[in-house]
Amino acid sequence: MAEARPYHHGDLRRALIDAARRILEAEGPSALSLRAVAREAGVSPAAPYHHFKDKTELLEAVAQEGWDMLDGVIARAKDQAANPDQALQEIGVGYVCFARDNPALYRVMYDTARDREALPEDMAADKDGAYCKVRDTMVEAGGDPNDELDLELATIAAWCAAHGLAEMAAFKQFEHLKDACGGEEPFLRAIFNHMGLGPRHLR
Amino acid sequence: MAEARPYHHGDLRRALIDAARRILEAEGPSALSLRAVAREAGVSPAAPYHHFKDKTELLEAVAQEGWDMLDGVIARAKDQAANPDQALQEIGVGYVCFARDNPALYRVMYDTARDREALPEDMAADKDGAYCKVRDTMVEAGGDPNDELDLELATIAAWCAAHGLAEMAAFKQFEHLKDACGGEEPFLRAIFNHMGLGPRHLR
DNA sequence: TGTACATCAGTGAACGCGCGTTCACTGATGTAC
DNA sequence: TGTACATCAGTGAACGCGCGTTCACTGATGTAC
Repeated sequence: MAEARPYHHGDLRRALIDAARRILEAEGPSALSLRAVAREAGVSPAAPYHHFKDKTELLEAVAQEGWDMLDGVIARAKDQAANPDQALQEIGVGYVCFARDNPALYRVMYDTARDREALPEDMAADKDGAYCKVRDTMVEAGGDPNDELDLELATIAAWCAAHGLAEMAAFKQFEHLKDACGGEEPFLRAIFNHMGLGPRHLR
Repeated sequence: MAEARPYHHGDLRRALIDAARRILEAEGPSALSLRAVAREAGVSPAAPYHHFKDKTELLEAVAQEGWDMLDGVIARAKDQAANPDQALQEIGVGYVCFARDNPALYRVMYDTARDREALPEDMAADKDGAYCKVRDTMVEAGGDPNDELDLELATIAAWCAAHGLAEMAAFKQFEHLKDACGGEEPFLRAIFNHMGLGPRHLR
């Protein structure tokens, strides 16, 4: 499990992030204290301070890992889609499923982002990042590559749509609708269709 | 300020909820402890227990007040719109502006909902509530009143869209886009247009 | 190869803090006669 | 109208708790000679 760094103990930094994720998914964000992470990793409460300046820095590392995972999910969704319109919907479904499968991590990702009032490291600048993948897909689906403003707006609209759905999908209220649609994924697709994301999309 | 109940002291229940809202908007959700609320209201830490079973019950009362305010915002937005398509967009803009103006309250509303895994008291059942207002507007805008499933999905899609945008609009990253659109409201309208909510909407 | 030393990851005890909640109480209000 | 009593909203001290962080320390690793 540990990587290359056999310093003193194994790779405690890695172990701490893993421990944080375990706590997060088992007990939720409110249980994520520095002390709990140290306990879960089997070290003293002071040990984490050799790897992270403070609690915030640990949380940010955890969140960053979440964003990296989400990048991967979106890249795979895009690659597997048959055409650009479908890709937009597949990305959306992948996004929501990521949030469903990692609800506490997803929450920490946006919580730390909100504390900084900015999404991680200028998403638009990371050419391989999820944001750019969505924007590229918008162009492929017929968006005007020269109308940069419109392109940004369309990308943000899609992102907001997926985020809103990701947060809502957790509510029990919608269970009967999921059943009526024939499962969760068909439900998600139906909602995305209503938002103009899917086969025969474009504005 | 106090209402009819001149019991022992004034209307402490009311005063506690007001105090909670003041703390919320001044210092954010993380500062909202029972003790802080009592302090802000000028009573001892034990006093709130005569009006709320525990901290959760106070939070739920605060959240409920938020939902009531949001109901009002949406009702007004709908009433003032010239036609149903425009109403959908006005409701969306009103929703996002409510979240922008009451960010911490908005957060508490969804946090307490998430803890129960359900939005407040079956929104769909409250005929005067915001959810039904949106669904009615969907019908007025040309939705098929007999296709109940589709109607629910369209309403949820709109709700998710607004929620997603409400959460995103807080990020600094989008400031330059707001400027490019000529202000925050035009920016919101542009996004809603991309989501199919606005003049010439319908599915 | 062996010894002296610097480095630094991890320890464990302690700090001060604010929290939610409980408890026996006090004292003003409202009610019965 | 006056007195005795029940009610109950508010007090203030105390409980036990887990938190983030600091501190002087220890002891294994890696490096210089």
